[in-house]
Order: sequence, then C-alpha cells, then structure tokens
Amino acid sequence: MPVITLPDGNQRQFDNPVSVHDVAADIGPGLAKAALAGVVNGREVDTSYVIDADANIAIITERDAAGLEVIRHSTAHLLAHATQELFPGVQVTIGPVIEDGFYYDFATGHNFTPEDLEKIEKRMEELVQDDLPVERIAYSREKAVELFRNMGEHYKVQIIEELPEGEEISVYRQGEWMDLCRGPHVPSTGKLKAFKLTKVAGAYWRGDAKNEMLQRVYGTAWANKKELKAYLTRIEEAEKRDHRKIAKALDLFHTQEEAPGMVFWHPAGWSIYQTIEQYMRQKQRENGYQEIKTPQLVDLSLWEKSGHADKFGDDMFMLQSEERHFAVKPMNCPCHVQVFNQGLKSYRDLPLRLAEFGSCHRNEPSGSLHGIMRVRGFTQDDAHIFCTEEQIQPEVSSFIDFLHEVYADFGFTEVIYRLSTRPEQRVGSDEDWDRAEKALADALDAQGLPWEELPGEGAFYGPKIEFSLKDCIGRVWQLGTIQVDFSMPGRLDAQYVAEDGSRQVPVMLHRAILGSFERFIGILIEHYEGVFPTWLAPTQAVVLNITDKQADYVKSVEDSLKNKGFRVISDLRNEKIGFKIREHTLQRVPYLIVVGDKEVESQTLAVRARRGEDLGSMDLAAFEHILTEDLARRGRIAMD
RNA sequence: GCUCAUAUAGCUCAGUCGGUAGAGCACUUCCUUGGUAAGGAAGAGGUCACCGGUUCAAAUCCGGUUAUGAGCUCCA
Repeated sequence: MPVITLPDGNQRQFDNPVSVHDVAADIGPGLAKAALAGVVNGREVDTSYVIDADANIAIITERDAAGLEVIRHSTAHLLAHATQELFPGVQVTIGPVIEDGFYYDFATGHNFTPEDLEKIEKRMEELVQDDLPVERIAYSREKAVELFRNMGEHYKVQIIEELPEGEEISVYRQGEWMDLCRGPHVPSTGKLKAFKLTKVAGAYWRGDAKNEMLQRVYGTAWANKKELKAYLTRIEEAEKRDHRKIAKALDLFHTQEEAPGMVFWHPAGWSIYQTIEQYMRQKQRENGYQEIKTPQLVDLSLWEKSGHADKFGDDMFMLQSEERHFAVKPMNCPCHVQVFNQGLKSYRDLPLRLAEFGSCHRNEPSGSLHGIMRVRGFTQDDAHIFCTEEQIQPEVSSFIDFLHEVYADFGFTEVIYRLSTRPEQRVGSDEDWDRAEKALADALDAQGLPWEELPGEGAFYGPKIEFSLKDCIGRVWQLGTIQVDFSMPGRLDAQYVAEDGSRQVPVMLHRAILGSFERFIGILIEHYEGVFPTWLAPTQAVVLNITDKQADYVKSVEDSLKNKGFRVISDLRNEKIGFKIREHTLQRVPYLIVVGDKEVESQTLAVRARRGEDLGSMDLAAFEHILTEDLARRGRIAMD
C-alpha cells in the first residue's frame, strides 16, 4: 500500500504497487500522456518503474530540463538504432547528451556523408512513426557481456567490463534494437518529435588521441518543432556574427597561406587594436604596473631552465645561428624574471608589477587554428607580480577589481570564475600547491564571488583562476587569468632581501585580463556584431557632402574634428547622398554628418546616428560635445 | 597532429557528360550635382590554390602538398 508524495506535498495512496506511469494517470490523463520519466526518491527512472513502498515522486515532462535531457538521450539511441539498421557492421560506443543536443560515436570503416545523415534522419522519423515501446531489461554483468559479445559490440563489452562489480546492468530495447544504458528513456519512440542531425566529424575513442578515430554524428533535439526552429535560427544568427566574415566586410585584417595562424592587421583593425592597447597601458599605469619590453628570441637554455622546453618544446619555434639554439619566445614570464633579477631587490620593492604587451609565438597544432581566436603569433596583455606569500591574497583581490573595471568598459558584465588546480604533470612540491590553491580560493571567497573548481586543469607551475565572460548571445569565452607560481622564481634564481637580511625567493603571479589582443578582438567583433561603441570604432564619423559645392566646408569640418583627436573622414565622392549613407551605415560608422547648402549657409551639421535616427541640426561644438560624451561612456551602456 | 569537407575575378558564388571561364557587387572611365540605405552607360579584371598523373584534350577525373572550415586532441 504505497503512499506517494508529490512535489507539491499532496499524497496519494495505492492498494498495489504502481508504476510512475500509473501515478501520472491517477493525477490526470494529460499528465500520463506527457510523462517522459519520473524521479523516485531523488533518482531518475523510467515511467515503467514500479514503486512498492512509500515514496516521493515527481513526473518529468518535456517542460522540465530533465525531460529535455531524456528526450535528447533517447534521440541519441534513435540515431544509433537507425544507423545500425542502415549500415550493418557499424558498432555503437557512447551517445551522450550535450548542450542543445546529443551525439553518438560509431566505430566503422565507413565515413558518413551528409547524404548518409539525411537517410539516417529519415529512418529515425519512420521509427518515431512506428512509436516503438522502449523497454528496460536488467542483466547481470556476465549476461550483459555475453549479449553484447554475441552482437559483435566490442566497445560495449569493454564499457560493461569496466563498470563496478555487482552493479545491475540495464539494457534498453526498442523494436529489435538494443543498447546498454543507464537510462532513463522515454516510454516510446513516438515521444521524440523535434530533432535534426547537424554534422558528422571524427572523434577519438575515449577522447584520447592515441586511440582509434570514431565517427561522431551530432544532432539537436527539442521538446517541439517550435523550439527546434528557434534553435536553428539562433545558430544562423551566431553565424552572422562570425568575426572572420565581419572582419572581411569591415576590412579589419586578413590572414594568408604564407603565414598560417598569424594576422595581417589592416588600418581599421589596427585602429581598434591600438585603442585597446593604449587603454590598457593607461589602466595598468593607474594600477601600479610598470611597462617593459623583452626580446623575441631567447637562447634555448633559458627555456630549459624554466621547464618550458621540457613540456612545450615541440610547440616552440626554434632557430639556430652560429652554433646557438634560440627559441622564439612562447611566453614572457622567464624574460620578466630576468628583468627582476637585475640589481638586488629588497622586500621594500615588493610587490613589483611588471607588464608587457608581449608578442609570443607558439606552434599550435594546425587543426586547432581558428580565425584570430586561436593563432600562432599573438600578443598578450601580460604582467607578472613579484611578491611575498602574504601579499598574494591582496594582490589577487585588487587584480580582480581591476579586471572587473576593464570588462565593464568593454560592455561585459557577467563574469564566470573557475579555479583550476594541480595537473598530473607539474613542478613544485605538494605543500607549495596546497598553499597556492588555498591562496586563490581565499581571494575569491574574500570577494564573495561564486566559483567552481576545475580539478587537474592548472598550469604545470601553479594553480590559476580563469575569468570567462558571457557575450550578448550567451556564449562563454575564457579571457583573463591569474596564476600563483612558487616554482619558476626559484628555478630562475629570483631573490630579494627580506626584513631580517636573509635572501628569500619571491612568489610570482602571472596574470592577464584580455588574454591576447587577437582573441579579445575576435570576441569583441562577435559580441558587438561589428557595431563597435564609438570609442573603439575605427572611424567615428564621416562628413558627407551633397554636391561638390560643399566640399570646402566638409574639409574644414573634417580637419577641425581631426585636430581635436576624433577619428573622422570625409566622403566627397560624386555619389548620391543615399548611396553614401548606405555605404557608411553598412560600415557601422557611429555618426554620419550630412552637409548641403543649408548647413553651409547656417554653419551647422545635420547629424545622423548609426541606427538611422536623426539627431537634427547642430553646430560643430554641439557635435563635439556629443562625441566626447559618447567616448567617455566607452562600452558601459547598451550599444547604440 | 587526427577524421572529413572545401579551394574558380578584389568579394559572394555559378560552371551540366572532360572540349581552354560566367553572374552580381566592387574597381576604372564617361554621363549625372542628386537632401538621409543602391542614378545610368561603357570598360578592364582569372596560370580555376600549388605540384604531378591519366587523356587527343583537365577548373572538371586520380595522387600528393599547402591553406581554410567543421569536429577531435592540445592550449604555458
């Protein structure tokens, strides 16, 4: 006589054991139809799960996040089902749920084509029409191994054999097709109403590059067609923001075959770059940093001493001259220690903050290059803080404040904090790691910030906080970082004289706010969709004449704005005003100044803002005022 | 680096069965001097990524290289 307690506290009593589906039906026929799975005493189960004792139950439908997960998981099964029917000999491996969808990895000698995906999707639709019941069958470990071995599913056998001893193994069956799975799954294939296979790619078995490559089919699945359509539209919108496309349209930079992974900056792109660099230079000065510049080529021995050659040697560009081996610097830290090491430092010099817009080269794997987001030649807004152990936490705290200020100026307000801890391959003692990890965690806590831990994701010399931010369409980008390093200063012989006259090794904090200029600008382009706030816009205003008669006045307006430091050009081409406005609007210029006979006569400007609004007629001083206010805002308020 | 795909005019892209190349925009010149998102005409522009093979003949078929794209792996 189980008593069932529902999430709202209501209780229902049954005379006999009941299934989750029965409970839903008892509440109402609508819910029985909508039920995809259930939660019994905190555990997710199928609707067929039978309850024979008092329990807390929740019914999962497509409206729950958990329901969507069940749908995606079951759609992954449906994909595998259809694929194995159409392509005999294909082995299944795993098919998990991911953000917005799912994938399934298949072991097969055949490479799936887009046409194959269409066929598979069609077969999936048919299996949905058949509304096959999805049935859970419990197996012992031995029986399950035998079952899958007989089916020729060697990957599944391997997975089962690695499951913990004694665990009940569940197999799901729909029609003739079966798969090992923990579940839960939808009660029947007819519940899967909105999905699409999106792409196919290679992926390593168990995510290890040493293993064989599998065929991964990606798909997306939603509760209904409307949500599916909304998702596909969202993807299209994201594609329009692609920084590579926008950069071409706005003539910001290019890359070419002779310099893979390196950027040729054009005037407009370099203007943005320079604005950001000068802004950062000023901010760093205000925050107590001293700027330095260190060499591009450094003898390999320094990288051997720092430990980089050992860990990253293969990814460093090397060259040889007069019997000496040099490496193009892949990072700035060892060079900054060299600057620190010049002259005897006192505890009174600490914290010493050295900043560099450090140009680095790393021979990144060819397949990982991506626009200007992942490149081989890049410039970091790098700095190293040499300090005592007691100074770590206050330094990290004030760094976090600094970083928040910068992100806000670029229009980013939502920051995500992650603490990456010791990796397997590392230098330094465990005690050092304990202290370093604690110092970072304490700094985050002291600021009252929410954070999550990423175990094993730290750098080889120390743990790090990673600062990621959300752009305006919700995508997350990792940008800033601060890392505690107890080992490199010692390895590179950094010392200071302490209060008691003894020689001590300083702690080194590695930190960046933007990460790299290249990546950051790529993110900005996508975030703003190329519509840069005025302080970043390569051209802030264009002065347009209507006929040749106003040319002199246009030039004088252009000159006086330029002399005030604004980035202004004039467009005196023999074109209609509508044509010019269209062109500069497409170029996302914040202000268009139209000058005709009327304006010359009254010595005014007709100002039009980027989104098309008419700011009316005004004199030069009034326009300068508008521009100045706009620049002072930076990206802090909604983009115009 | 691995898997798959792609590479044609400055850009976006057509190009059938293998028969020596096409559009729109941009560019140049001319006409037009027009008040808030495309005025008109003419012209110029290509070693079809590169190297090799098959063929009487290759943008097209085959092999290799490079780059790019989607993923995977990696990311100090």
